[in-house]
Parts: sequence; structure tokens; C-alpha cells
Amino acid sequence: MANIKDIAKMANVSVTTVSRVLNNHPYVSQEKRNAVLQAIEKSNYQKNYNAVHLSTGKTFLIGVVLPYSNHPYFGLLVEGIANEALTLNYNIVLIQTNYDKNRELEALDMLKHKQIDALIICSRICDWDTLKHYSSYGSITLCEDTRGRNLSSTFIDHYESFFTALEFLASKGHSKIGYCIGRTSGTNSTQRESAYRDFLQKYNHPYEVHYIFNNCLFLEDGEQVIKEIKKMTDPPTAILVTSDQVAAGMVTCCHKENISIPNKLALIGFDNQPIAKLMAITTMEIPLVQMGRNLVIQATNSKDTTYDQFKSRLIERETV
Amino acid sequence: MANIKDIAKMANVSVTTVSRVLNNHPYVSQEKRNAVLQAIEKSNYQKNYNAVHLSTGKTFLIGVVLPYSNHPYFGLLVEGIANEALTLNYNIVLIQTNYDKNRELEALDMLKHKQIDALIICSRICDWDTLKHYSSYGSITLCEDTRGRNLSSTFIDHYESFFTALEFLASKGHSKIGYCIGRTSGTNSTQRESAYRDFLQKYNHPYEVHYIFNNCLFLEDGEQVIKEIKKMTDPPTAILVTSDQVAAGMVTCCHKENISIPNKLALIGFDNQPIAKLMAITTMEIPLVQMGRNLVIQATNSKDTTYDQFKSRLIERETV
DNA sequence: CTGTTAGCGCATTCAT
DNA sequence: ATGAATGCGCTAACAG
Repeated sequence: MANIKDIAKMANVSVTTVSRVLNNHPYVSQEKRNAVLQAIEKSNYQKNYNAVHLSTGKTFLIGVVLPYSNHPYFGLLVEGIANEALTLNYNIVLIQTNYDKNRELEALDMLKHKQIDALIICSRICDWDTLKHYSSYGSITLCEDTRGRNLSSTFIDHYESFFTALEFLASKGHSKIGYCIGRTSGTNSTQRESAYRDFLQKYNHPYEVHYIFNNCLFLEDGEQVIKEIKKMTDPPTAILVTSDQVAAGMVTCCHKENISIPNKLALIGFDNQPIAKLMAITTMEIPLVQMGRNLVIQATNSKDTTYDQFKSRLIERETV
Repeated sequence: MANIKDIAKMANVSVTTVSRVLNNHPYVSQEKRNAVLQAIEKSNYQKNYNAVHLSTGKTFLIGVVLPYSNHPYFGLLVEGIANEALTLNYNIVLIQTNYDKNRELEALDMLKHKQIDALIICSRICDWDTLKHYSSYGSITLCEDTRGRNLSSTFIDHYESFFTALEFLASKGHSKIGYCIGRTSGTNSTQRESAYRDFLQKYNHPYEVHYIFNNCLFLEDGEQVIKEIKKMTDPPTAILVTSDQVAAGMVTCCHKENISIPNKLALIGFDNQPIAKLMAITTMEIPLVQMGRNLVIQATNSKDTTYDQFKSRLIERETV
């Protein structure tokens, strides 16, 4: 395959001139430009981007770290990320970790190794020190509140969001409220737990450990939760479900088990996924696609650290 | 940041020797090796992979072309792709096309430009000539029957699969059968249409155009279909739904509209997604995760062209 | 076992 | 407006 040197020879110019027309630089006479263009045409020349990358030190690649690619939450996030990346002429390297810390570290190493220009971590496992260390090699952007940590982020105030949802349930007369969550670690989960505890304290409700369900990520997990609730002698009357997927699983299961929603059990999902609309699930909307877009903008603006908070919003439907 | 030359100097050896220990080549004395290792340690040296890529002409990157990243079908496929890529030490570049042909061409250009070693096209729009042209730049693997086209692929015999499903419905006494599909173009869709026509002919049923619903991809589309069916004076009694998502939307909608399933309307989904299990949807299972893994194996085996057919399987549940 | 040397293909500074 | 020369960091053929 022809390279820039060949083109130079064919067009009777220097490689510099070829490079100039290739990159639309000024100061090239029309004739030489044409000559180069013709040579390119004739030889079916194609830039070798590895050479460009080595020479410029940039790859126009953004790494995206996420645990699962088949979860609708990340699906929407990636949707936004991919679209914005496209408009900014970046490409996306998908790094699926299955929540394995080593894979997250490998992703960080890619930053070190200059395989990618920036990293977006949609769900973090690493500690902050590690992250800060790696951020010297390239921009790292997170999807959780990082204020005070000097790393850019796009996030929801999950404390406020959770509290809002809880207050809504309280206003409907619920006092025995539980919640489902994907994992208990992580900033987002911690914020939610604080909101939950503060809420209980405010209303003087007891903290019932078995009202909290961990590892709730997929549809099937919703089924599991309902089964557990059925076994309880004093079950919750309402549940905050941090994923519409899981909420949908619960609704379907309740249907089968003849548990009336919202009379017997009230549900508030999160995200406002299509399934929530279809199944008329009351939910806290989270603008995932926009957040995805924003993440890319931050990741490519490596100069300044920004903390962009997005708003969630209660969408009342029929499960409360 | 230190480079291989610096290390060579520090360790008092040549760059070749450094390269040798870096790449675990034999023929390096233990002392020199140690010296190099120490220098690497001390200087916090990191390989620059762009240089490696330029020098070796490989990137260990596989491009994955798909229309939407938030569709469960592709979610599962990518799940498999990402996992196998990991084990083979490849990374994935996600290219979301939204079915825009230009983006598919851009992906093909990445192959030309050596930004990626191979390309997996999960859902194709390009014509075969274009594809064949680009395949000279790197391996292209498809997710549809490509036999006779000299391009590797992992696929389902959608003709057989569709026919099986149709026969099952016939055995249950259905004669007015329709189907929903994502798009009418593409090998997979064509195969299904042939099966459908052959089936009608076999049983001497008329071809009713309005029994075929196009653009059915997401949950919401299922709702739409049901609405259309409700308007019909002579509606189908059974429908093949090429996506469990859409089938789930239909089931939910029928529930709302008090259309009894399977009595009034029978449904067969495709994929066997978790939602199909949860909602007890009869479905044709497609081993998407395994297929994803296989695609990567083919993509990285650029030597020989292979056509790997996977089996689909009817899973009887409660919608027929 | 080890080092010298020549690329890989392009960008860019500096001189003209 | 143009080109020569240098560098980006690493690999690998070749010589010893």
C-alpha cells in the first residue's frame, strides 16, 4: 500500500507538501495541491492512522468502562456516549469489566499506554488514589458525584432523588418502605443509603435490614425480591427500585402471584426506561442519554475539571 | 516519560535487549534481564502502544458495527463479543450506526486506515461488492448467512427457524398467521420471508400483506402492532415476533386491552431473552452470547473463511 | 547471547 | 510557498 513518500514521489513534491494537503494546511499552491490530489486518487492512498497516532500522540479513542453491556441502564448511557463521540470524531473502546477490578485496571493501563486519550468510567470499583494516580496519564471522567476529588463527572444527586421518592411514598401514607439496589458500594449507593436513613429518622421509622435488597440489577432479580417479600411476616408496603428493569420484573411477578399493585405493594422505579412507560411504572426519570453525551464532552475537554449535575424527576404512573 | 532508549541507557544494554525482555523473548542473560527490569521499575516505564502498532502493523482492536447499543439483541451479542475479545487480548471498538450507511462505511475505512485489525458487522446495510472490496484490508465477519460470498460469518438458519415456528403454530390449529420484523432488508429478513411464503404455499393459505409488520424492534413497537391488529376486521390469530422485546410489548398491551393470550392471539418470540422467560413467552432461542464469542474467534482467525451455523430451538411456554 | 541498524508512516520545525 | 531533516517509540533482520 502506498504511503506518503510514494505520493510525494508521484506528485514530484516533498512529503511535507503531501502532509499539508492531507491535513488541509494553507500555503500550498493550487497546482501542487492538484498534483498531490491526483497522485492520491491514482494510487488509492490511505493514511495509516497508527503512524498519525504515534506522531501526534493522540488516538481519538475514548475508553468506556462498564460492568455489563447487556443492561438497559448502560445501553442508554452508551447510546448517548456513542452519538456524541461520533459528532466529536472520536471512537469508543468498550471495556466490559463484569465488575472485575483487574479489568478496570487494565482500562486504566490503556490510558498509560496511550492506546486511548481518555477514559469514561460508568461504574467504578477502583479506589480514588488509584484513579488520581492514573489521571496524570489522561483525562478520567466518572458517572458519580466527584466533587472535591478533582476528577470530572456527570451525575445525579442521588441523595435528593431518593429522598424525593421516599417523601412521595410517605405522602401516600406508606411507612414501611424498603429499597432494591444493584450493589451497596459506590458513591451512588452510599448517597441513597444516607437518604434512606435520614428519611427513616425524620419520620421516626425503624431501620429494617430485610427491607433492603442487594444485587438487584436484572429482570430476574425482581422476581427474587417478590419471593422474599412473600415470605415475610411483616413485609414492606412500598419499595424503591433503583432500576426499572427490576421493577418490571417485580410487577410481572406480582401479577402472577396475585399481589395487587399498588394496593398491596407500591413501587417506584428508576431511569424511566421504555419498559417503565409500557408497564405504567411510576419512576424517577434519569436523563441517561444526555448524561452519556455530556460524559464525552467532559472526557474530551481534558483541560478543566467540571462537575455536571443532572436532574432526576418523578414520573407518576400507576404503581404507587 | 521514559522510552525504550532511556531504559537501554540506564541498563547499559541495547534497545534490542530491552525489547527482548519486554516481549519475553529468549536469549537474554539473567543479569542483563535483571538490569533492564530494574531500569523499568525505577523509571516507571510504560510501553507506547502506538509505536508498537505502527511497528507491528497490528492494533489488537476489533471494530463492532451495530445499529443500536440499547437493544437487548445487540446487548447479548456484544456481551459475548466483549468476553471473547478479552480472553484473546483484543479490545472492542463500538461503532453505532443507527442504520446510517455512511457510518458503516466509516467503520470499513477504519480497516483501511489500520485503526482496527478486523471488523464484525452485526447488522449490515452495505452491499456485497463494497464489503468484498474492503475485505482486502482486513478480515470482515458477519452475522448472517454468507455462504458463497467468501466472507466469514456466524449465523442462524432463519429459514428453518421460521419454518419450525410456523409449523408449530399450524400444529396448534392456526391458519391466520402474521409476523413482525425489524426491517425487511437484509439476509435474515429475506430468509424469513421466504420461509413464510413457502409455508403459506404448503398449506394453501393466502398471503395477507397486512399480517406483516415492519419496523418492530423495541418494546413500544409491540404496542403499536396490537393497536393495528385491533382495527382489523379479520385479524391474525397468531404472530411470529422476531424479537422478544416486541413480543413482551405485545403481551403487556394485550393485557391492558383484555386480549387473551394465547386464546385470542398466539405469540412466538425470538432470542429467548430474560424477559421472555419472565413473561412466559414461547420463543425461538438464539444463542447470542455464544455467537458473539464465535464472531470474535472468526474475526481474529483472518486466515480462513468459515461459515458457522448455530442452532435455534423452540422453547414452549404460555403464549401459544 | 547481544548490539547495530534500518525501517514503520507521518508531522513538524527550521531554513530557504 | 516549499522541502530537508528530525523525531515519535518500538520491532526485527542481520551481523557478530
